[in-house]
Amino acid sequence: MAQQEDVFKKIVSHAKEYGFVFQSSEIYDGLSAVYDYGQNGVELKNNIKRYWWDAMTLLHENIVGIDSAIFMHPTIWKASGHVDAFNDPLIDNRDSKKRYRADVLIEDELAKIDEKIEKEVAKAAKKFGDTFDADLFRSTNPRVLEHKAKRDAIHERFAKAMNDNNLEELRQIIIDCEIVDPISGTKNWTDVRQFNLMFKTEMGSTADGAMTVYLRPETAQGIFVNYLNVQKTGRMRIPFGIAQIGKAFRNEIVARQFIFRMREFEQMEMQFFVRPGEELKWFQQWKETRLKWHKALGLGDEKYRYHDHDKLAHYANAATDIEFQMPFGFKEVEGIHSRTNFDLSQHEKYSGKNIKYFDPELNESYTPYVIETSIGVDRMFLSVLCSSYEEQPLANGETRVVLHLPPALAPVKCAVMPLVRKDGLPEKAREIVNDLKFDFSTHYDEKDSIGKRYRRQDAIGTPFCITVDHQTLEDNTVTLRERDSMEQTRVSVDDLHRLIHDRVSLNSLLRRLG
RNA sequence: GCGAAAAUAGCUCAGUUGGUAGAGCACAACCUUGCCAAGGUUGGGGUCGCGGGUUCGAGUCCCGUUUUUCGCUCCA
Repeated sequence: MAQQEDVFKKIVSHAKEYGFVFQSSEIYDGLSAVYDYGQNGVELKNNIKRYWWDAMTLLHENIVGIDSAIFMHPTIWKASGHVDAFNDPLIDNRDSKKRYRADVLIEDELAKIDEKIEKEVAKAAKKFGDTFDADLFRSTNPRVLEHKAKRDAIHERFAKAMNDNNLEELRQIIIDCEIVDPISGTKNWTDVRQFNLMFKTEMGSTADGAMTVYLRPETAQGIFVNYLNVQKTGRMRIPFGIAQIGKAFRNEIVARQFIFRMREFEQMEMQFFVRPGEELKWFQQWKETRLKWHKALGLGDEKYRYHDHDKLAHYANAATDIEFQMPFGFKEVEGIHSRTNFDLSQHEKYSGKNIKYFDPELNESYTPYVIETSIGVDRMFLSVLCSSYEEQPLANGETRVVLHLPPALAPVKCAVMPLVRKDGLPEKAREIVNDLKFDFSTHYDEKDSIGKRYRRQDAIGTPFCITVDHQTLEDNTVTLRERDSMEQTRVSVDDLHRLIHDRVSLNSLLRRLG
């Protein structure tokens, strides 16, 4: 494990050194858990997005894309449950270093008092036998009444504090109730703090007319609120899907592990609308389809596994993650959720609009069920980077650092280099670049020895290097060097386009998906 | 957010009890160079993360702060 983390450190350094990922605002000491993509990173990321987008929209005639705004009506987040679920009052115990939800601690305490009351009742029932009147006992027994009074008093304070969002009062209740940490057994509590996981800003330039809006914590809702627009204008019939790629924002309490968990991140989501009752069949199908998409990249089938959820979110009736083996363990890259009709029903309720789908085959209206596939672009990027990175020992005793990126995803497809910088070789190499550049991202490099130039391309994962030598001037052939095997073949300049295209095009990848 | 550790050139790091900021690689120019990180000459690049303090003097000691890593914690 320690060795694995060592490798991860090297990958992070490599990502910076070769222009893949930089920390945000680095010259101002950086901004926590925010990263920028560099000149090579943006190309790799764009290629990943293109692979996903084409796999969704080109290969499925019943899936179309949209691009919804990051700002949305704030009520959307009420309807989705994010306003409530993303606002927890938390408190830490200084001795055990554990964190708890303050409201849960108090609720547990209330439950404990209820238990005490029930114990009294049970004890009395045993004592008095058949003649025992539980209700009478509850309303008259002094010990029970004492418990009840205490319980009601706490409950009243608690309800008021929650309603007023009074964090000091919540802490005071915890202290007054003498609630102890179940692990350390102490009452050494910090202040109660509110953790708001949604970023807020204001829309409207005058203070009094401003409306609080949120930066979306997920892209899915932009699809749900538009599903009927797309269905009607695109004449879509269920089952159909809507795909979207876009930024989402979460004010994570702890954001770590490089680009694995960031505060600003990018999602690729597809919401698939199906008939009620057919959702689990489609869930199963998308589970398989999505894994196939991952495996087609050739990063290694053994690096993937499903992780089925036992504990489901409030909206889901089935959920699984596709996990990828990162240097720091198997981690979620994609989530596939059967979201039922929860979101659409909520939007119907909160908006007051009828957003039911009319099914012409069944001749009836219903709220569709939804299967969601949601993949983190940045996590996908990280999984590709980590599994491609290799420090490869060579026959001559040296080591080369090479990124075995899937050729279709590589930021640079080929590099053209004159063997020496004289005798007209640079000019000939430029000619070749000027032909290839219209179809492939092509580098030209004449600096340093040829070996060093190969290494530079290996480090950013360029699949092909084309070397121009004196023979090129005579018979118009070059050497084509392949990244992974380092093998060179002599080919005609006229064949370059075809040879490279066969290996680096997205098309070749998509065809594996059928 | 708590605890621990770290931060010196683009990268990897050295820097002695506190006494003039260094190396290798990388980068730029020129020369040399026929296929896997070759050699030579020259050059650019650092207020040692940031802000205070102690001191005649701080990269080094103290305090605060920011960022990163690890462990907890959280994770729709």
